[in-house]
Amino acid sequence: MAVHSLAERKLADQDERVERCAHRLHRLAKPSGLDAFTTEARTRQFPVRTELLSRGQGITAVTALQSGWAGHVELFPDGRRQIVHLVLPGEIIAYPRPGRTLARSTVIALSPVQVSTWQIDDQRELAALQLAALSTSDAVDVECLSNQIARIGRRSAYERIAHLLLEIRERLDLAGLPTNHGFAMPLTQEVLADVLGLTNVHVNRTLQQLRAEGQIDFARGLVEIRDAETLMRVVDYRSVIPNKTGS
Amino acid sequence: MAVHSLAERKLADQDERVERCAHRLHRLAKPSGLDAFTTEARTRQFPVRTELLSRGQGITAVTALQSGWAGHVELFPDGRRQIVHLVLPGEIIAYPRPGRTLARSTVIALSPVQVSTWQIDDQRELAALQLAALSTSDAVDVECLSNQIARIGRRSAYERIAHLLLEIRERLDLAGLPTNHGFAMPLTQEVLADVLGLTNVHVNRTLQQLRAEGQIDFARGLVEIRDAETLMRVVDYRSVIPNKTGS
DNA sequence: CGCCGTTTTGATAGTTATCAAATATGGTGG
DNA sequence: CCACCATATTTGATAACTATCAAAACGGCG
Repeated sequence: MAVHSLAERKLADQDERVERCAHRLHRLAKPSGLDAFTTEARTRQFPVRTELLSRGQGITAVTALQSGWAGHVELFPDGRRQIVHLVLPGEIIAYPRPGRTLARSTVIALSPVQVSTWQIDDQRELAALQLAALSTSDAVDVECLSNQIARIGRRSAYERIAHLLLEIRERLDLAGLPTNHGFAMPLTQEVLADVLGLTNVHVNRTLQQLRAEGQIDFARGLVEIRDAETLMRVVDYRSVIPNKTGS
Repeated sequence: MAVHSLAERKLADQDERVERCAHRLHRLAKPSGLDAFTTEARTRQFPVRTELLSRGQGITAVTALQSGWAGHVELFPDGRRQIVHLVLPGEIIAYPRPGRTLARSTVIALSPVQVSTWQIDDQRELAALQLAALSTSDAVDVECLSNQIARIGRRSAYERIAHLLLEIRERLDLAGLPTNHGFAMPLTQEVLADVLGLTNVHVNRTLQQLRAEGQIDFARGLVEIRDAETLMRVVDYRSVIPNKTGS
């Protein structure tokens, strides 16, 4: 129970911080001289498993994740599913692009979430915003997708998990959330499995191995990577941040 | 030998067609009112295995693949490699983006290639171009990456191969190359394996199975999908073309 | 004809999935 | 505060899939 409330506090802490630095969108917009961008945001809450965006649905607003975790998911007719891309607090879920206003994938809440939307009607403003904040978001996304492919395609279960945790850590960092003393990860092992292309059983066993080896500390939604530098070397992790080739 | 020259002819045919419809860049630019875009292209040839772009290298020009196949590749210290993204004739290899001028990944020629570059110095022209042609290219890329993740993450070797072939077929189609009676695919089974996250041996065996079942006809660099519609249903294939939710 | 890279085959090992059940956990209402 | 529920984690036994290693067959090319 003590441990549990720690995770809770950690999560709340994260939320607060994302809140505090206004929003990632603003953080990114500012250095690009987009201070003028002040459209009012609308923020709503959704419980876990809510479909935040449906494939084929029209996208009319810039949509970002204030708190909680979400994921772009691919569903197979036979029940298999692959979480193609995780969306972390402070990251963009989707935004309208010229010529592609329909959502290409379904996004679901992997934990209770808070979603903000900005209705931007002025096309010029949207274009400016895209060039500034959103294109960076795109870049990180593409980087994450590439990472994900190399991870699933050529890494062992052990490496996949370690590598993913390192990436999550870096992305939370990027959003301004502190990760030095562990971070909250509100994903079940089953969800983790759907991200990594493994089964929940195998994720469980591999996680145990990582724990046994002292690489990570993972329980009750709290993750701590013992020696990130070393682990990064072990699984050949490269930064996902644009214009950083990653050592 | 007769069969061989057929593949050769097929490839040549493809090249000619890409050439003929000017270039994909122009094809995409035109409907967007970018006819004015007439910067001179510089085209060069490279043998197979050439590194067309190196991670960390500066990107100064819009670079596209005129003919031949290339791939974004991720190399592991221990020799493993993953081809993250295939680049087909008529597709964009890379282009300079505001704030991200360094190549995030290495691109190599998977067959002899012809590469065109457009040096675009006017920032405004580049921005317009991006909004028009390049953003579509980006959209398809992201779609392909997502496809690739679901493919590698949750599909069997059999499904992966079939699914990839269907995607390649669609992308060649998109570039204006005819695929009704098969298409040339200048990839060795080993390269295919590095795309699909499998071993060359397993690719070989699975390919044999697909042939035995009459699903595909694959030999000497020529691929023919017998009944694409059916196969698409079997492996749950969805279009990678923007604003087409794919049934 | 002989060389070299690619495809194919065989035998075997290793990793990951599957299925089923037991245990633990957090939340809830009495 | 406890019993109970639903969900999540863990364990065990076994099967399936894919990798590994080595060698043979094939095909194009000089």
